[in-house]
Amino acid sequence: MTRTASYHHGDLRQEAHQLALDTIRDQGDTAISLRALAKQLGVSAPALYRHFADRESLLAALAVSGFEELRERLLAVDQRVPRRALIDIGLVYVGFAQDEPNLYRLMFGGRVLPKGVHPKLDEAGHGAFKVLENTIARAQQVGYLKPMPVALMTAAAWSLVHGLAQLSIDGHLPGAKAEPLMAEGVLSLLLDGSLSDSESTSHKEIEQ
Amino acid sequence: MTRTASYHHGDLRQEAHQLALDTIRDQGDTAISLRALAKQLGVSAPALYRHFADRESLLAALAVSGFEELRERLLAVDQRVPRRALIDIGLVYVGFAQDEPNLYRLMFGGRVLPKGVHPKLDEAGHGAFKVLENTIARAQQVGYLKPMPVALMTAAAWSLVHGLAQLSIDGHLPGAKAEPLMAEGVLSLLLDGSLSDSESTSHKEIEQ
DNA sequence: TGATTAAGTTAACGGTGGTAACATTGTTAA
DNA sequence: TTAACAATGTTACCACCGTTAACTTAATCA
Repeated sequence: MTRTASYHHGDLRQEAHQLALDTIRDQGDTAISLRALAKQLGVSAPALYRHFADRESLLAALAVSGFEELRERLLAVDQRVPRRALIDIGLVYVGFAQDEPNLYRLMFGGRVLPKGVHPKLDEAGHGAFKVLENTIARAQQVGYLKPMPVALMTAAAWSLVHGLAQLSIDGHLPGAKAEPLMAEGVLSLLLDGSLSDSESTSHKEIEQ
Repeated sequence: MTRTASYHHGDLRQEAHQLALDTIRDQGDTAISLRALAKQLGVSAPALYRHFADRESLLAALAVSGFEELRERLLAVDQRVPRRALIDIGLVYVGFAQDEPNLYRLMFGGRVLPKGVHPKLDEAGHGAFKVLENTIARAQQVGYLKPMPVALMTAAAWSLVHGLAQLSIDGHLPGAKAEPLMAEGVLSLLLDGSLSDSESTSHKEIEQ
């Protein structure tokens, strides 16, 4: 902490990480330049290369931070009542994206994560994903959800919240004001279905 | 077509657009540089600025092309049977993303479309969206879907297919081989719901 | 203490988006 | 027909970027 204004910086890696995180938060990833970061940190640009292989690795590290925070938020959801747990975890997910749109875009923009390039990133992403999956598995175990492959329901749930998140932060959902309500309604649809009563009465899976 | 090798190029705007489209298709938007494009077109870089205000405007024009093709594909879906129309339009949507992952990412990466910057882009996006909305409205009119705000169901459907598309092209859906089946199953869940029979028998919307 | 290593430095390369000032061509009106 | 004008090219340049190479300083450890 006590910057001695000497040759060695002391904690460059973490300070760069933090500054980059702040920058990305309110300006997006395109605004991040290693040279600019270095200047703000009072250090030469190549110094950063001692701590990050390249620009993309830095961005990947930031994305990891994002996934970690997302995971923590998801873990904080009350799991006692299956329906509320499922709805709430969706709302928390979308809420994270709305709170940190630029970070969220970095995490899922497909710009950093061709999967396999940065193992730590894959791991962090999987960690967040796992929380969602566990919630679903639990709901199914107590008989709240239909018997079906967990992977199927997880894919559906993740797709829905991810799509909702992305469309929301890009301003593509009309009711900007009523969005929390909208989100809850959308999530409910995945649980309750959207067919009219006359179509869904009893089990009419085979209709041909 | 007959390049006269003269000072004026003749059709630079369209040729640049096409070349950029091809480039983005198999290399992604980061691979697009105005200078490189100009070189390939046998023209100086600033010449392109006669036809595109800046790099972002070019990308926006490409995204417009993407939305137009997406719209055409969606329009080709058979609308006669509500359930199949709804499922198929979802499959076509996801199929487009899988066929053109880089173009899709450009269209929805949030990189070009802060909405309002490029009106033509907003318009093209809305055009594609409208097809989905119409399909849903029609299904509801014939009594296939629950009575509810069309905007709600549209948001749900769009979120679901968009999320599915994005997760699919980023390789986040496990069963890469069984993905068409997976997609159909996921889409069905939004229609039929995911609650177990004991939870969904009759109308138990109020459970407290 | 002296050698090794970690973590900085300056200098430089090639590439980028973008602007300014100028040149050429096609078009249009006197 | 030609003179003016607008459209569409050109070269020269700017500031910035990511990145590497070669060198310097400081900390660590045998």
